[in-house]
Amino acid sequence: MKHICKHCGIEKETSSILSGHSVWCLKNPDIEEHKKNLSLSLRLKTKRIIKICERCHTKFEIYRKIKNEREIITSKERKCCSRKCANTRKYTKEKSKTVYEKVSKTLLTQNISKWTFFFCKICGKQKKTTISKLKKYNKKYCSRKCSYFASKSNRWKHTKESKNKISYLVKEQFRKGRKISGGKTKWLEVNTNRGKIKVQGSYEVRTCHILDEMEKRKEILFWEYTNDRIQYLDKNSKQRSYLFDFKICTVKTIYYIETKGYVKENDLLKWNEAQKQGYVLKVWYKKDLEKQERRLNLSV
DNA sequence: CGCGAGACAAGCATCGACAA
DNA sequence: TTGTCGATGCTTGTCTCGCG
Repeated sequence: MKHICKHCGIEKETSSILSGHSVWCLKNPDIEEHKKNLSLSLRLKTKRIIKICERCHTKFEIYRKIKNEREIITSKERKCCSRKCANTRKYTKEKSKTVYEKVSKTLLTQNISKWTFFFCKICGKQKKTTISKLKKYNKKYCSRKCSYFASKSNRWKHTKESKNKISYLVKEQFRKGRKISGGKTKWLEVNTNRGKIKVQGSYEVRTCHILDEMEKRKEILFWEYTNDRIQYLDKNSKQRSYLFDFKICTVKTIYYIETKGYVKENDLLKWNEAQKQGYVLKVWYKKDLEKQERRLNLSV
């Protein structure tokens, strides 16, 4: 006996296979109704469970199957509320490394065309990269250094705005107490009453010795290589910082000493501004240093 | 001039997100 | 697990500043 489907006409081996087919036959006019009834009956055999997402800790629901009045918990049951959470990986450095190594190894052994090579246009060195990165960056150079050499002729320059920005920031740093470094004059280390300090040039070293001796003789209370500073306008009316050299405290007063080999136009502007602001400033030239050294019997 | 430090440009590694 | 893309931040190296 032949077992032929009444909806599509296809022949099946047995009557049970035919009955199974005809229920799900795409040409069966009752298939949608059947699907509806089936899902309803399946829902009756599941239990609504509220779970907490492993990643974001928010609540989400699943339907767990019931068999013989027991809940079936499979290893594939959802742990996360969404695909987004499920794909959020928080790898440690070690884990990232092992994943990366594994992927690289697989790709290389499978010879997948993701990887490619290009030659640096400057040093000619061959470098491995991915096709996507080659497309994305239009890679021509193997390193930042080679890229720089390539762009040397067309090198980037600071704009007027960026220059002003740097100028403003550097001035602010000096105004707020940034220390001086570098300079034409050599930095020298000198032993003083309060330990080793660094000063600029031999004039300042000599001033340290003089002030130490004055302190020993109690002519002054103490002195320091100061970080005190004032703001002044230079010859172009630009605001600048002026940093004093030495600060001296006596019983009666506080004053500053500036050592100078020669005077420049801006120096006069600084000193005038210091006096205007009420600071007592003494300038020691070479002859003043020699005079103090003779007076205090200091050998140079 | 020499220094320290921020601005800036561009390459690159890494990671999240997504899909299969 | 494998593959890809885009965003982001780090790195590298130079430019530029103001100070004495």
